[in-house]
Amino acid sequence: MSGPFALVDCNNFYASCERLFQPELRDKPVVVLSNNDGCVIARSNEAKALGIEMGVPWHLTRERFERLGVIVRSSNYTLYGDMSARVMRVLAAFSPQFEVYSIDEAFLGLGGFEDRLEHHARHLRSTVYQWTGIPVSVGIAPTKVLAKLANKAAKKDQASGGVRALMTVADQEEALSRFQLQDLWGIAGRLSARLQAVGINRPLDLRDADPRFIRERFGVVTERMVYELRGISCLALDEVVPDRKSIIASRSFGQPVLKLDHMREAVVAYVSRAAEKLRRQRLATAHLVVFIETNPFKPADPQRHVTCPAHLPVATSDTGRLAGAAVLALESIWRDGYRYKKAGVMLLGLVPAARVSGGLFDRPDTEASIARMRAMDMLNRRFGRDTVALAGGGVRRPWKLRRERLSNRYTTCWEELLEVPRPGTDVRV
DNA sequence: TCTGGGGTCCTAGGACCC
DNA sequence: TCTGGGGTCCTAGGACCC
Repeated sequence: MSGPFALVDCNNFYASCERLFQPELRDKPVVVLSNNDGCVIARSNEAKALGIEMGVPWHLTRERFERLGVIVRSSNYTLYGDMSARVMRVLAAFSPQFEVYSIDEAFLGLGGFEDRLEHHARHLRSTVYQWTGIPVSVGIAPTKVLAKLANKAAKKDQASGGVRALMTVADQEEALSRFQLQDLWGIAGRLSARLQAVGINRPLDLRDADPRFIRERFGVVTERMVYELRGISCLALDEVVPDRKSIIASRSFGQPVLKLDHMREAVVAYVSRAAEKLRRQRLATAHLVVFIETNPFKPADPQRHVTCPAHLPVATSDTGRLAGAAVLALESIWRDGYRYKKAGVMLLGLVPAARVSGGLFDRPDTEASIARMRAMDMLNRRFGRDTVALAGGGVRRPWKLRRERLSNRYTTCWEELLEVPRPGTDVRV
């Protein structure tokens, strides 16, 4: 984990992609909306200058946007994925140490370029723009956390020309003093509130805090932040792309879903999308979770938020088999009388498909896990879903569940199930 | 009626990221 | 009427086994 590192970040990535093929959008305020045109997920500089916030719901701001002459686009993820791949190919040529961090960001290891860091970065920047049309900013520093901050500084400061290096302690302190805690990579609202409660109000306070104290109170992740801010690298470049651990397909509905039939169709569609991703990555699974949710923005409506796991006897990437299991799971948790606003399917326990086709389980715990799930299914069938079998094969009664789960989002679900027990339910196992 | 300690697995939830 | 979708890591705690 030797620095220095560069963080290359595409400017306003989705908005920049939209502009590429519609030059008339140049120099205009442009925003890109999420699925269902729900809320703003990207803004051009001109749109930012108009004070348009990230994440604002479009239906609340539509009139204002029209008044301001803001150009609005629905999102086109295929285009963004394609442009991302092009940018990454160019970046990879600028360093042998290279990590794709997100759709629009990459870390580069710049060991060996110490004598010409900024020059190299400016060359990179102009090359990416020339070959792809996407403007990028580059932050350079001895650690990843500082490189992220350097990147922010490059974007904020017009005079930087899109490149900022924080290689000296003096430069680091100058930059750190200009930002807030929440501007640091890995620190958001909750953590910064807790840090401020113990007197750590600014990035420099965190850098100078006692690492042991931080570890005790805030965990190992925040402790690493302290070292990273001091220029001691704790976060290595992840050059090997690790295997996926889960795959999600989910959507919010434009209109609430009231009927099981409609929900079934939606769930099958999600499984189909998720299974496609699964096959593309040559993976398979025997374990999935279905979830359905009501609209949390309408607290006056009855709320329900339920998940249900489903297990197959062998890992597969076959849409039909996965969909069959998912639909059974859905039916077991379905209740009429709610306005469901969101649903989805999560595939877990992913294993390499090749080994599955040979009839082998990749994970030694898979068989035991399936045996437990079978027992749980049996219990659920016999006693209704009020009885829940947990890891290790134990069985708990719902009153216990209820007592333990006050204060989290599943409370409602379980309490409702308790209030309206199914006929024949017997929880005295 | 009282009643151990250590290890492991699993689930759920919190917090964060883009 | 209308508020994204897709991920990761860490931790706490229950339950099992020996």
